[in-house]
Amino acid sequence: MSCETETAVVLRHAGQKITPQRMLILSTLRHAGEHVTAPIVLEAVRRLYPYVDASTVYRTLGSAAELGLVSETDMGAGDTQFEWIGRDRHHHLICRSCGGVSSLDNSYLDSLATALYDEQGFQADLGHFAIFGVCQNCRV
Amino acid sequence: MSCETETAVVLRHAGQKITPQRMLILSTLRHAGEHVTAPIVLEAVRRLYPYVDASTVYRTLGSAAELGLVSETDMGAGDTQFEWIGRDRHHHLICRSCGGVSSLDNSYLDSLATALYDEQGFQADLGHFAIFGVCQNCRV
DNA sequence: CATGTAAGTGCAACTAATCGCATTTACAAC
DNA sequence: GTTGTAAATGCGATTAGTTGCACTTACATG
Ligand SMILES: [Zn+2]
Ligand SMILES: [Zn+2]
Ligand SMILES: [Zn+2]
Ligand SMILES: [Zn+2]
Repeated sequence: MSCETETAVVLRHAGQKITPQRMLILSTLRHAGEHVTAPIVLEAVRRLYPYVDASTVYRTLGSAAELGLVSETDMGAGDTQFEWIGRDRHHHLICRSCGGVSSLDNSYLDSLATALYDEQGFQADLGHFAIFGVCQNCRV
Repeated sequence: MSCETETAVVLRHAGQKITPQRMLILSTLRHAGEHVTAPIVLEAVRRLYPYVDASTVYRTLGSAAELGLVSETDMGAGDTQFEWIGRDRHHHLICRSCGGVSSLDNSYLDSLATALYDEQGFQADLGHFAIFGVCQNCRV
């Protein structure tokens, strides 16, 4: 199954319509590297299909984030960063001193998810956190 | 020590200047309830001191967030929410189904902070997370 | 208290993001 | 295939947030 078909299955299963704009926006994000901004997605999409509106991009990315296909994270720069997620979750450690960004496996948050479920009855969706702090090199 | 004096001490200790704008902005946030937006802070500040610029509010809130005095969080509404934090940390559980927001004690994140420090050498600043998911009532 | 200077502010221009509404379109049902 | 309808899109207007730069001000130093 191609990745477009796979995405379409997820969308249809969530009761969303399969539109050319939506497929193009999500495909663009899927094949981009990590962490792109909405304006960059818009620009790429418009190269193939010029009359897509910015609001469509924001709405599509927002609803895909609710489905867990995509993450939507403030990484400390001015803009919100979007990233294709699919099934593999990860997070980031961001150093306030040197600005370095490293990835963190989702397993670090497993025990938190378990505690929230057991003690609060809350089924958490620990999508894609940006954890700020000071990295090993920058500590004195 | 009044809360203004206390804030001033923190600012000075961080090498920041004590300006009337900064004190007014932070005092406004401190005495607001939970979670206010930047435009609301701006409006309140301007009632007392009309010529404060929006960019000053954003810059002040942003730098106070880096000092840990203030949190800056996307709670799922359109706008970023700011909140006075000081020393007591907390987080929020937000239900994607009913929209309910509840508070979460910082102790839930203690073990994560410890693991990040011990295993990655990363001194995390687990300020004020918005954790999305489905609350107990909304689960089937 | 006068002076130097680095940080902070306001302004203006700009980009990012949201929202209401009229029109279009995917797709389910017949 | 035709039709009905709810969802999605585009557009325009508006709000939210950022940035560069000239000017101002807090405050350290003598
Ligand atoms: Zn990522
Ligand atoms: Zn670092
Ligand atoms: Zn809070
Ligand atoms: Zn709920």
